[in-house]
Amino acid sequence: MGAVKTKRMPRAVREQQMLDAAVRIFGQRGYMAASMDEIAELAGVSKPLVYLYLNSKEDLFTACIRREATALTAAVRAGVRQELPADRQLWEGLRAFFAHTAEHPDGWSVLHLQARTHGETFAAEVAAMRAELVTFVTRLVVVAAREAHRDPGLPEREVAGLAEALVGAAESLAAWANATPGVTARQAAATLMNFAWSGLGTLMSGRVWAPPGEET
Amino acid sequence: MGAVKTKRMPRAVREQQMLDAAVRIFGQRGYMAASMDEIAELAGVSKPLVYLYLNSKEDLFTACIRREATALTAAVRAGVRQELPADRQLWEGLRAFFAHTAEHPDGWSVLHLQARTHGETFAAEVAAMRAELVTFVTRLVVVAAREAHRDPGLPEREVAGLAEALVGAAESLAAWANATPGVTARQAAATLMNFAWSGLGTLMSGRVWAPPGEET
Amino acid sequence: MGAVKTKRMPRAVREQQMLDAAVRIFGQRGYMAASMDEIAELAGVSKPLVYLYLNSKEDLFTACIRREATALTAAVRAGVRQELPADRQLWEGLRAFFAHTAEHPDGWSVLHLQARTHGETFAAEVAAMRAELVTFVTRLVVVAAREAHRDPGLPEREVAGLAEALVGAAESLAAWANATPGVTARQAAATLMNFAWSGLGTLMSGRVWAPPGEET
Amino acid sequence: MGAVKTKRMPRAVREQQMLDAAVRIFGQRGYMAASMDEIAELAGVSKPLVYLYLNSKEDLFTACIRREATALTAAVRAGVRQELPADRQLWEGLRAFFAHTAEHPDGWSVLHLQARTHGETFAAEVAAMRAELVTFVTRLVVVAAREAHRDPGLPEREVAGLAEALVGAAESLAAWANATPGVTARQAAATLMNFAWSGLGTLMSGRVWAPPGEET
DNA sequence: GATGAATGAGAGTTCATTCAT
DNA sequence: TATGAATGAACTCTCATTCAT
Repeated sequence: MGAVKTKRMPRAVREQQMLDAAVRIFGQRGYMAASMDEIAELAGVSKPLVYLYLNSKEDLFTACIRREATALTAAVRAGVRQELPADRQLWEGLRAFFAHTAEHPDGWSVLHLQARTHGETFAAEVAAMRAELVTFVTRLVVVAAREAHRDPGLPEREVAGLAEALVGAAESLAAWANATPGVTARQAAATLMNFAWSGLGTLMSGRVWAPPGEET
Repeated sequence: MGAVKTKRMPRAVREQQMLDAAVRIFGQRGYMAASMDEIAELAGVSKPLVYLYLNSKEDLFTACIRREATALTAAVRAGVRQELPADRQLWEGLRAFFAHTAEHPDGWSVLHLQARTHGETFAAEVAAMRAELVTFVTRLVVVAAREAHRDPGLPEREVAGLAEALVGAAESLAAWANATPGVTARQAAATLMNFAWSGLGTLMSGRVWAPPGEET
Repeated sequence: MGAVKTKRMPRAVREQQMLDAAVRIFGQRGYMAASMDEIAELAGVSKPLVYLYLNSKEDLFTACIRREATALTAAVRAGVRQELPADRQLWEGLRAFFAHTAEHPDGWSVLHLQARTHGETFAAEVAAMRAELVTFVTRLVVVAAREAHRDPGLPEREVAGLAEALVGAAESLAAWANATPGVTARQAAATLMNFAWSGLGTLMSGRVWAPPGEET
Repeated sequence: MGAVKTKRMPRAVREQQMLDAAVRIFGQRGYMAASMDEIAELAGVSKPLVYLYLNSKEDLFTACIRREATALTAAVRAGVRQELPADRQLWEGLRAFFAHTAEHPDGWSVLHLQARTHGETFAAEVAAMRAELVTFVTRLVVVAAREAHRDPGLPEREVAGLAEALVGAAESLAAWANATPGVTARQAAATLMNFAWSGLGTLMSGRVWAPPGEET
């Protein structure tokens, strides 16, 4: 286990090795339970070198979050072809999302589980990525309405809420798919697409479920 | 800060105080970062007493999970009136769920975030609760289908996936509602209900969104 | 396990129950590893009562040592009939000694092993018992010589040394016999008697092994 | 008190310092009463370093046992010249044994007292050493018998019992010699040799002391 | 005569972090 | 560029001991 011990590598390479190791350990053990010893060993370097390059456990974790968040948003962006209709774009985005999280389960664990359980600082790092995904979905909903030559029929804030819900559902499903043997990324994407698009479609067609008026 | 230091309480009372403190600390710091010292102090007792009554950090955490899980499922069940139609039951269940988690944020943090990031044992405890909630939702779907004289036609795993999605969406919306001025938890619940019910309704009516056949 | 929980016993009886429990626990676990909790539980009383009657762990251990030491010397004394010849007296003494240590292995463990590994105070308690046994053996050797109408032919100090050796050998053998399955007390006594008496006999007949004169 | 605090020593050296300190503390206080803090301080290092090098208290104790056992058997073996007759070899072995244990009282305490009072694991470590010494003595007896053109005729278990007796006698004598003014360790050794050799000699000549047949 | 409730003090162990080279 | 040597601080857990009834 662990990288082969090769000496005198350029800094950039070494740093990536360390981040690889760190993401794996952090993703599997969590921030607190992860030990710098284990990370250094898995990276095939000595502990002082990790500190030399990445300063502290906190900085190392932050670097992991940033790298994984960037990679994830890039993957989603790369998976979408903007010339297609909105539902296809959403489908492709979801597929790219689930494919990436399935291929990088530790990275996703870092982003979705570990970073949210240890203080505001780390959570804020993830929030930026989240915001980007929400914006992407929101745009799609608006585009879909325009394609149907119709106003979405929903106030702007409701659209934002729906986008939040969708992203949250996707995040949860990704973790579930990774943890449940036999569930492929594609199946998870289909389940969500089905649910989300049907729900959105119904909503946009004007059939809104009305909450009862009583108060409690 | 902390409970008032009252001496010589009967065991049952002290245990609840300890669990209160533990849920708070575990919910905010996470399992690993929480220290028994801090929990004991917040509970207003000495550390040995915590160990005398609750055995170990692990057992204490398990006790927290169990108590909070029981409380949550009880709240949801209590919020639902079975004589109502299925959509109203789901609405009430969601409202009870949102209300309870909003009033017990630390408990919810324990169940949803902390217990899932530290070992199979804890995750299994939560899984039991989740299974109960999923059963509740599933029953509603079946009832709804019966009311519409139709078979729901959803395989078991699909239901589990939808439950994951729903919980993820709910969380997401709750956080968003808290963070966005002018959006109440009730409105967030309505948005989710809208989304979920429309989605489920469409699925049950057989109108399934078809993923394109191409491979990438 | 443990005594049946009977309430309101006279003090003397309760004390013996506590000592019984303490000897067992101390003998098996050692002084440090024994816990007052375990002792109290085995005695069938609450911990405060142990403290009320026996003051402290140290005092409790001392009481154990005293009781067991007294019982052992009494047993040896009771086993010997002074009207018999010296070799028979030694044999009977050894048999009584090995029989008692075999029947009270925990008591013997307390005296021979545990009391010697924790500070001068406890060791001193055992020393008194030891002195008594040494005196007994010494007297026998002198008597044996007188019976043979001969001066032992050994200086007084040599006799004292031999007695020390014999007692040490007996102590060691007793522990060994208790720890070795299949070795009876009688066999151990015979082995030692054989060895000791033959050795002593040879010595008294004047055939002394001469240490070489060289110095190193 | 304690070793002079020298920094940055090679690992092997530090390990020996730690073992030195550990043998001293374990020998004087016993396994349970010894604290890792005290050992570390006496060794002139911090506690974590002790754990880094020796893993745990248990491993540290085992390492002590092994080192001291090896040293003792080596000392005995080194003290014996095989070309001499058996009685001289035994004498030399005893002297080496006495000399070594007198010079390393803490080591001897670890081997003889402390290791036997705490669990099977430690006792087994000592048993190996003891077996080696017993083998040595046994060989001498066999050699002596061959020199006398006779079969020793002692069953294996009898030999083990005699070895126990011998060690117990030796200890006893050593302690007595230390406590009695005017008695040197060498004289004590001679007394023991006398006792042991005469006893063995008599036994081998077939003159066995017969225990009386009565039962009690 | 007897105990449920409670704790100060200290144990073994681990970890993020740094120094000296 | 890279590391073997080293530690302060904190953690979980246990224990002998006492108080209030």
